[in-house]
Amino acid sequence: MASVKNNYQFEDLLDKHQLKKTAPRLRVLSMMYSKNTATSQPDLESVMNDIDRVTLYRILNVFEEKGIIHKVFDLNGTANYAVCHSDCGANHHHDEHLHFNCTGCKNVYCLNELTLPAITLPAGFRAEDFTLYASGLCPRCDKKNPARA
Amino acid sequence: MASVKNNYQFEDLLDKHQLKKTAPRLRVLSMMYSKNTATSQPDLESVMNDIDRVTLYRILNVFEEKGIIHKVFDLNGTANYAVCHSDCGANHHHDEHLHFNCTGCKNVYCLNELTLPAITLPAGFRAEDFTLYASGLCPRCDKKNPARA
DNA sequence: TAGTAAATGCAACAATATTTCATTTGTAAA
DNA sequence: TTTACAAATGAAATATTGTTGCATTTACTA
Ligand SMILES: [Mn+2]
Ligand SMILES: [Mn+2]
Ligand SMILES: [Zn+2]
Ligand SMILES: [Zn+2]
Repeated sequence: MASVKNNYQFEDLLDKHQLKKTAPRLRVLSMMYSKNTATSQPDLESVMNDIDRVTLYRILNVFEEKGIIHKVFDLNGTANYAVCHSDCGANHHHDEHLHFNCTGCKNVYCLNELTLPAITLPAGFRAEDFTLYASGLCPRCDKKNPARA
Repeated sequence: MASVKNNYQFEDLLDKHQLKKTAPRLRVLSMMYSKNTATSQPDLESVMNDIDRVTLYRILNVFEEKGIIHKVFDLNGTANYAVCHSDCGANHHHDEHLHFNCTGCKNVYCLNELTLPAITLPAGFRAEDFTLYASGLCPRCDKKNPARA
């Protein structure tokens, strides 16, 4: 999980990226940094229902451009957003980690600690980025699963 | 690529899955089996523009349920559909291959020949399925790329 | 404390996907 | 071959997700 931050640190973060410190932006940062999973666009929209939908989209887009968060689609094609862990910057994302999609709680986990093994592509293909997806049960849901081995 | 098939083989395929042999279904099969890349929902819709949109969605859904095709989301979150290569059946997909998203031609390639290396998940996570995504340039687009190393 | 660029809010629109129901069609049985 | 029925399609309405244009407000600078 991204380390929990306080409001002053969020303001510094916005400063660092030359973004104005506004209430909607601080609330989005606060919500996303307080979780250890990605947040879906529908969830964001319902929690932030007093912020205009368009504003929310613009905040998410600018945060993604700046390298503060990254977007990941879950198994249903729904957009999810998560805090960037490492050295992501404007136009320089390095989010080559595993995204675990729990079929129980539907949460998307960014497993940053897991390094991807080297992949050899068929001749001719030149890859720039990799992302590994897995689906199954997260620790919490696996414990609750009655039919487990 | 899935082996090219003729119309009689498509009819047999529908028979095998207890699906009625209708013109829209045969056209979708014919289109998808003739390509070595996935087909996006917008592409399908524009090519099959005389088939009702809802019918198209229903055909794609039932083909996916039967294990004839699988759905994959590209970098933009757009749904793409590709023929299943191996032993997929109703409720039993085994499409654990690499999906290569070309940033040039935007095509999605199913690289079935590439076997995924074993992945060890953090303790507690129980994975059922894996999918690896890569983005970059496909052989065709890489050849056309002037700025290549 | 102004002045200004940035950010927000709102309305309209576009694209994707689902639900409901009437009509048509493929298939199996008579 | 004809009939009967379930399956499949078509059409309209609705829902969800995302974008564009423009007026208004706000945060920061000077
Ligand atoms: Mn992630
Ligand atoms: Mn595939
Ligand atoms: Zn879970
Ligand atoms: Zn290409």
